[in-house]
Amino acid sequence: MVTIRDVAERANVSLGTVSRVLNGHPAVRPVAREAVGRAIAELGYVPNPAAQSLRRMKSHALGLVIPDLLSPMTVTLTRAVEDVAGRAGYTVFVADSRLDEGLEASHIARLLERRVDGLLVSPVQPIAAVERCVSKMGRVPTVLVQLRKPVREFPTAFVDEQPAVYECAEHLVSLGHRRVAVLHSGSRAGGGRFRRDLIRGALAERGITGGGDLDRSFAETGECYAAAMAALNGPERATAILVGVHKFVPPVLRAIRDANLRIPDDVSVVSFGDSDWAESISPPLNVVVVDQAAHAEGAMALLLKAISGEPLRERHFRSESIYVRRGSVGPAGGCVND
Amino acid sequence: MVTIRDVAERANVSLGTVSRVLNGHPAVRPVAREAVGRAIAELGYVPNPAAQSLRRMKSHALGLVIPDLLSPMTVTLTRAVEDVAGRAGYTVFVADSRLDEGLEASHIARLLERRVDGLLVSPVQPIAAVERCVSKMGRVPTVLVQLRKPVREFPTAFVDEQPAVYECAEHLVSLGHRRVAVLHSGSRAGGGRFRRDLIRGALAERGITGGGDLDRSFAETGECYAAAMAALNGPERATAILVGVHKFVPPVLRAIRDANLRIPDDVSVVSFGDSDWAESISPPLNVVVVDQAAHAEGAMALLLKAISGEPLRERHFRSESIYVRRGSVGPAGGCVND
DNA sequence: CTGTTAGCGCATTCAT
DNA sequence: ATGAATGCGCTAACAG
Repeated sequence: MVTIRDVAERANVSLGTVSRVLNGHPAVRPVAREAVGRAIAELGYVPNPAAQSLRRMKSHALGLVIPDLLSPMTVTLTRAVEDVAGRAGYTVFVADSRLDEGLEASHIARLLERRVDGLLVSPVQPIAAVERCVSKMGRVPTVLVQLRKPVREFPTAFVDEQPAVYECAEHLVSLGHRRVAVLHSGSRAGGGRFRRDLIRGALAERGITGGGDLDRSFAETGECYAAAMAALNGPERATAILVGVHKFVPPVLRAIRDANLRIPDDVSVVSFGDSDWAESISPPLNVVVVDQAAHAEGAMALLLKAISGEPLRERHFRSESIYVRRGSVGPAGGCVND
Repeated sequence: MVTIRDVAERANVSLGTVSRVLNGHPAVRPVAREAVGRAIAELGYVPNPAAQSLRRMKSHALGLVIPDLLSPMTVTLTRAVEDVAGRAGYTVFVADSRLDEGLEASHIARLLERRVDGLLVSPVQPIAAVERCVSKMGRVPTVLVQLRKPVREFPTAFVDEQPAVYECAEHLVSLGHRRVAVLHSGSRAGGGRFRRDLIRGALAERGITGGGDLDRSFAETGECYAAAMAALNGPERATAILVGVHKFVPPVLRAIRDANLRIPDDVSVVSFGDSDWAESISPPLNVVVVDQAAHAEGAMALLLKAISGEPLRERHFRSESIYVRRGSVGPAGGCVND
């Protein structure tokens, strides 16, 4: 292993000088700087990050805790975070909680032990629980992402879905839909009850009462399939289904297929979140989406500022989602029960 | 920050003793061991990984370089790797090359600079290029994964697709398919030409010559759509399409839709790789898949052994893929050109 | 069995 | 502008 010391000898300078050029310290004679540069190149010297971390008391690593790597939106977010972090000289540990609160907690603990300089969490647990995890070892700078609204305890990047949801509700109502099912996540990730309430509110303002049997939460694929089936059967079946978590669209499609129904003739479908699949199947799905890259950049800006110790002028970063019309929403006419 | 020294004082033992209990050294009096344990708990001591790394000259981190996080198979692999690695006391840096050779190279370089103890690479670059990257800084233990066949330069985990491909070919031929299009990745990841040749071989043994216009490679969504369109048009259009990369199934579906064709009446489809979507759309897709978790475990076993310095008795780990029949393959009768 | 000691590679302070 | 010296937190070798 070639160390800073080897470089120093090769360049006929002291160890301190090498360190200085490495860290861009101005007070170094150009001649020396150049000699060091040459020595580094010739020896193929690479700084030892463990030694740097130990000395600087900084790991130059960040932690990103996301709810589910199988969600394409999450992947987009992850990539954007890595890009921004990389440009700022950080590497990032990605931890996938798989929608499991306990796993999320243990991931946060592990990242804290690894002494990450900052944490980005898209929480599955209640905020208070996240707070407890993060505080366990003296509160590292932390930003919560993918929330639906800002919270008091942390700086956050949140997505305001109200405009998109209102537009979507308007669209459905104008096409005659009266019985709209809302299938939402049982976990906090993906909006959960908050998102359901937002949708219900938008619908209610347009005279659609609902909820009750039509609203169902679920935690995994099988439950989601059952929930969709339930909404699709019975005397007063739904004419439209809003799926609150993109990865659970497939079981909903399966339920519709198994119920011998067709999109959008018999039932309309809107997904929260998007993917190539949603855009490519027949018919392509209407979706409510947010620009995850912009979201990630906003969050990273907050985090980097927090790490640098600057007080945050704006504690929260707001994005807005949009409603994209494709081919999965049609008139409610197909339903004979109306 | 509470250090080993604080623990030592609190437990009235020396620094060395604390270190010993921490590392499970046997020669420690039970009384001392217990006192140290108590002190650790009371102080909430957590070892500093940077200091450990520096001293041990081991980072206890692994690097996993994968071609595309948007592929569900890759995510499954990633999760399995993290599980096994975690149990062995390693954390893993996941780097997504996004099917880009240059990005893969720079990721490998970054991981090497981070001084990972081992590397798992699902290569997009030619093997020789990977070899060059990895050798740049004195060859860290490296295992190549998701290959189609073992290579000389590295220990590998590979997937033998021959049995599944032969079964699939048999299925298609028995249903009267004569014009089969093979859409494969232009990059090495996902099989590329190797997979195409395997398929062509299987088909040829059953008397189906082909290739030529019917075989097309692509690097991104738009190209794949065009390739599918081309196969679907013309006087002698394909009656079956094999899609070599799962994430590129959506554009193929779009092309089929845009060509006003139906699956499986007009055209049969088989995908390499699987997902909830493939299983849930109408009709559900036939697929060729491999158990990624088992694959990952095999690869990790090789890597951990290599890291420990043991000579590898078996340098390669073999998995076998299977052909899953669902609803996307039917008789070739729908094609009037036959 | 346990205390003491010597670095691991580097950034930084203090002289010069 | 630069060399020398110090110590970050920890492990391992050595001497008791």
